[in-house]
Amino acid sequence: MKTLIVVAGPTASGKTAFSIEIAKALGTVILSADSRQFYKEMRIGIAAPTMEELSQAKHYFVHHISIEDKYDVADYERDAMRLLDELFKTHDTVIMTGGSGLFIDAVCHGIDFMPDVWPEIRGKVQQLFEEGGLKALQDEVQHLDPGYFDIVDQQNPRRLQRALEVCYQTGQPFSAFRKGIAVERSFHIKKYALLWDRQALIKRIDKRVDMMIEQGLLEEAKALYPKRHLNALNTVGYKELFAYFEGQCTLKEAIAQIKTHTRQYAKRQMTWLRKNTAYQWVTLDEAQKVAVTLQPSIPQQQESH
RNA sequence: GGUACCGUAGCUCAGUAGGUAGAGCAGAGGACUGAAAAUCCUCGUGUCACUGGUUCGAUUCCGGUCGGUACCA
Repeated sequence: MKTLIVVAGPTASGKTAFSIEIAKALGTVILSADSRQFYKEMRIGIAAPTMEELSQAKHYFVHHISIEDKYDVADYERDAMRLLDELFKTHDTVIMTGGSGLFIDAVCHGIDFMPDVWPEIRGKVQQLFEEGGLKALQDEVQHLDPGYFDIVDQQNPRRLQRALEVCYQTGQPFSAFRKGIAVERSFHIKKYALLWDRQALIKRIDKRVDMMIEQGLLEEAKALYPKRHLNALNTVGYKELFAYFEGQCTLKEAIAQIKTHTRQYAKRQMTWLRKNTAYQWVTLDEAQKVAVTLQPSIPQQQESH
């Protein structure tokens, strides 16, 4: 049976380098599951694999779309599953690595089908929020999908907006589409998460941010500044520099903010990974040892979902 | 040297017409099925600089000390 090896972990934990190492050892390829490395216009600020790293192992889903494109988890799941079907014809093992937990989960156990939402409908929901605030969204969801209203995070406009978009688009309650049933994949999945001591990870993050600045993050961000309203650019490392360009803070403050926000992002990633008990947490040293023993026929680990 | 203002949570500050205090940020924990590096939730006892005095009671009023800032010399 085929195996997908997932290498997850917080930002700056060394996923890229480690993945390349095992990809080389197993003679296989890497699927990126990083919602920002998808974009071809972004490099330095998202710590995308370098040219040299890309040349050491074949990577998929790195710089494959534009920040102008609409691309969501469902698109990613579809593309990744299609690709895995192909890859498993010639490979026993494939590696998936990245920090976007939702995207990894979509590939590992699927995501419910829901119809696409037209831009006009999204605009209409956005308008409702802008004019009526959170209250308007809450009232509308309570009215159109009371069952979902009971379980959503009612303070989170994003969740409410999403539900309304689907309601308006389909004329059915959002919850009618939320089956929440994990699909069985036809391949084994082995999940690893890179474990770091908090202080050590913070040091790595700070160092990496300083390096990004040295490598020209300012120039990259400056070039992207005109497109700052695109969602892809609502990203740590860019939004703080945009604020600096607009005179809202000094460069020094912007850099400090990038470090802080990156730490907070790492924390959120760990929260996400921790609740999924299928992950085996390993330090980089332990990961090296595990890599040596990896065989394509490792039995599947129990999923917690 | 003189005058004025300030000294309150890790940081920036608010406040108490005298009954021991609260926001933002940071930090910690968490949520999250199509914006996910996004979005959202929960968590605040700190010699209220120090020291005398007035008072039943002072972080709050008065004096002094120390530290900081500004202006005048």
